[in-house]
Amino acid sequence: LQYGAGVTEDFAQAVDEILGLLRAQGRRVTTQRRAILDALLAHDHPTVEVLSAAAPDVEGSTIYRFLDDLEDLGVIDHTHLGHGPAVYHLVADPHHHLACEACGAVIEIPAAELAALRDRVREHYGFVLSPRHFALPGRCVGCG
Amino acid sequence: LQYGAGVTEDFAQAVDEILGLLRAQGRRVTTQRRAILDALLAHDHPTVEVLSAAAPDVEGSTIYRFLDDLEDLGVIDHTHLGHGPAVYHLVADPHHHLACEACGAVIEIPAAELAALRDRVREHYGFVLSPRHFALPGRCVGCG
DNA sequence: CTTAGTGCAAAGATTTTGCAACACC
DNA sequence: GGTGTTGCAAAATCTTTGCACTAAG
Repeated sequence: LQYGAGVTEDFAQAVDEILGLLRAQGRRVTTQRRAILDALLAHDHPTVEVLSAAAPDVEGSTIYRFLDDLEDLGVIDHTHLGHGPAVYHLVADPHHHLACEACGAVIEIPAAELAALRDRVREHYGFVLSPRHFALPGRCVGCG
Repeated sequence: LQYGAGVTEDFAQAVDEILGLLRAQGRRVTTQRRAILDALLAHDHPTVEVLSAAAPDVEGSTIYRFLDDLEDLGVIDHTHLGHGPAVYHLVADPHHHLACEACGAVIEIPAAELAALRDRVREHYGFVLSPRHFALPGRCVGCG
């Protein structure tokens, strides 16, 4: 699976690919799930609130449940940027998040930036980092 | 301020030091605050729940409020280890946390381990990391 | 005796769950 | 039509807040 390669990628293809995954598992494709997927692919780091606004006819718990399903399928991940709600994004094109504690800005950095730390922590502590689950907090250039 | 230098440090001195800070600001020293401080210094990465159990006569919101005060004073920090409640610790002897997503184990690593990443992120993205606020999630050696 | 701090109760924010009704396959 | 899914309402979890009362200085 490779999504998000281009900036204005054709979402329809990615949606179909994910829907195909669902069908392959005997899961069902519903109006709500299409709407959630559309919203998910149309936004950058959507929260459930954003998805809910983008798919107003879908009840909140349905969104949470489907997002959980997508995580189980390995299609998406969620990340905690700060004290607020989690944000969701596609698993492909792995990256980390710098989250400004002052203005809320989110800066994406390539996964490679944490490679050295990951190797070191694995060697020294036997600990396998999966650091995408939490953002790295701090202050962006504008907030000093 | 330097606390936690030794493993079985005499807490009373640290408590008195912090109480002195409070008094110096015209703040008040109460039975509840003493109990919270004692609990805070006696535990490793206490949550509010742990502090509450250790200081059963202190109401929960009082604990939250006092912890906020201590953060404002720069005496403590809180860190989110995962999906659960925040944990609190003294600011001195800075360290980061590896939090096992499987078993909940918390491994402390020296702040120096993130120095290279911190420098790189500052240079390349103008972003000043304060990564103590969130733990680095992953899998500990036992949980593979 | 003045004002900071406390307890209580209630609300806020985010997420989860139970269950009857619904709709995809 | 059977079973996976949804909506609704309620609850769970963690934290914050309003307010009258208490107690530290």
